[in-house]
Amino acid sequence: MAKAKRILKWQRDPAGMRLRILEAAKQEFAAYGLAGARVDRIAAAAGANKRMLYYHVGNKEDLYLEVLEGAYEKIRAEERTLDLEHLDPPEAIGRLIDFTWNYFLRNPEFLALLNTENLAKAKHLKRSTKVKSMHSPFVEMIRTVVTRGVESGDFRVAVDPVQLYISIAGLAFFYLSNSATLSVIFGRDLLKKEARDERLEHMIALVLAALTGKSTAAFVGAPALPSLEHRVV
Amino acid sequence: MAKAKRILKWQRDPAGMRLRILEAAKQEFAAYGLAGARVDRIAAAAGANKRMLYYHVGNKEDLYLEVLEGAYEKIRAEERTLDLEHLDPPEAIGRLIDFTWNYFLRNPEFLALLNTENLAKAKHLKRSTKVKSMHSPFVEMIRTVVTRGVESGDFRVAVDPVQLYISIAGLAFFYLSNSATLSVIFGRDLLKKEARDERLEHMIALVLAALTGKSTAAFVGAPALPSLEHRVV
DNA sequence: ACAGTATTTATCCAACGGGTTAATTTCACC
DNA sequence: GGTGAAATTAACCCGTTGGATAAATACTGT
Repeated sequence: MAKAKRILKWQRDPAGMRLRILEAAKQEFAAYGLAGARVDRIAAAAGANKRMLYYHVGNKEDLYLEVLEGAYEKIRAEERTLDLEHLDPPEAIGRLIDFTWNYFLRNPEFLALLNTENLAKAKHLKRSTKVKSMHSPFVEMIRTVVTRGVESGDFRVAVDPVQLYISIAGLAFFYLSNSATLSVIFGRDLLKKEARDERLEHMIALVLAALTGKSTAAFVGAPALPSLEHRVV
Repeated sequence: MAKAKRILKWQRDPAGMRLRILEAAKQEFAAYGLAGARVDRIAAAAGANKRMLYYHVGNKEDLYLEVLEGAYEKIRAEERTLDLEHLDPPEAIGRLIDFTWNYFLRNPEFLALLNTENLAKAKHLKRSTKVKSMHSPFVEMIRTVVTRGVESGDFRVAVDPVQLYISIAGLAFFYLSNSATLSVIFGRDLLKKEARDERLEHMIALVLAALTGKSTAAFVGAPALPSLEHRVV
C-alpha cells in the first residue's frame, strides 16, 4: 500500500510548542492552582501530547515555576515603560495606581498565580534566581517619585516606597482577587463597569489625599452613602 | 485467651470528634487548598478514621464549606464586639484597622481559606445561606461611623462603607497573605516584629490622613526613605 | 541520498486519593 | 444484664494522575 507520505502528519515547531505549552499552563495553574492543575489538560489545551511537557520544560513543578517567572517578568517589564520620572509626583502616583489596577484587571491569572505561590509559602520563588534581581529598579523608581514629591512640597510626607507600593497593590489586588467572595457577601457585582470605575477613583483619591493632604474632587465626589440599602445595583 | 474487655479501645465523643475534624480540616485546607488537601491527613490529624469525616460531616466539599462558614462566623462575631459606636469616628476607624490587622495575623488560615474560595470563584459560598445574611449589620456599623464622622466634621469626605472596608481589609490582607512572595521579592522579612508594627502604623496613618485630611504623627514619622538600600534588615 | 538528531505520538503503570462496604465496639435505655 | 442504635474501625474499590518507555516521524547538514 502507498504510504501517503505527502500528507504531513505534523510539523516541527519547538519554539511555538513551548509557548503554547507555557500559555496553556498559565491558564491551567491560574484556574486550578498548583495541586488542582492537570497535566493532561495543559497538554490538550496546548494542542500537544503530555510527553511534550516533559520534553520541553520538565515536570509539573518546573513548568509551574517557569510560568510564574514569566508572569513576574511581564508585569515588571510593562511597569518599566511607565516613565514616571517625567511626571510631577502626584500624577506619577496616580498613573502607577491606574496602571496597576488595569494590569490586574487585564491579567487575572497573575493574581491567581501569586496566591498559589503564597499558598506554597513562596517555596518555588525562593529557588528562582531570575526573579529576585528584577525588583530593585522598580523600588528605586518609586523612591525617586516620593523623594521628588517631598522636595517639591507636593507630598507632605515621606513614605517608605515598599510600604507605599504594597498599599497600592493591595488596594487593587484584594478587590480583584477576592471579588468573587466579596460580591457574594456584600450582595453586589463588584466587577461590573461602574463598580470598577468607582473603585479606581476611590483608590487614587485615597492614596493621593493621604500623600498630598489635599482632597481630590474624585474622592469627595465618590458615590458615598449610596442609600440606606447597601445593595447599590 | 482472656478478652481483656476492661481496656477501652476508644470512647464515644461525637461532638468532640466533630470539632476535632473541623479544626483539622481548617488547618489542612488552609495549608494546601481545596485540591491539595488530603482527606487522610485530616482524619489522621483529627485522631480519627477517614470514615468518620463522611459519617459526621459529609464529603470533602461539604467539609470544606462547613469550615469556610465557620471562619466567616468567627470573624464577624468578633467584629461585633468592637463597639465602634461609642468611639469618636477617627478612633473607631483606627480601631477597626487595628482589629482587622491583628485578626488576620492571629488567624492566617482565614486568609488562606478566602483565597482558596476565590480560586473556586466562590462557588461554595454561593450555595451557603448562612453567610450572606451576616454582613449587612457589619456594613451598617461602618456606615454609621462614617456618617457620624462627616457630621462631626472629623471626616471631610463621605465614603461608601463597602469601599472603605475593602480598602482597610485589602491593606492588611495583601500584605499578610502575600508576605511570602513579597518578602522574597523585596528582600526583607515582612513578618518580623518591627515590620509588622510599621505596617500597622502605615495603614492607620494612610486611611486616617485620607479621611480627616490631617496628617498623623505616625504617618509623618514613618521610617521613610530608610536608606538608599531598600533592604532594611 | 543518507545518517543522525530533534520532535512528536502511542501506550503503559504504579501510586495515590476519594469514597464505600461491612464488621466491630460502645453506650443509653429498658 | 441485654438489646438496639450510635459511633468507630479496618479493609477494600476503582478511577485518576503524574510520570516513564519505546517507537515513529520530521528535519538538518553533508
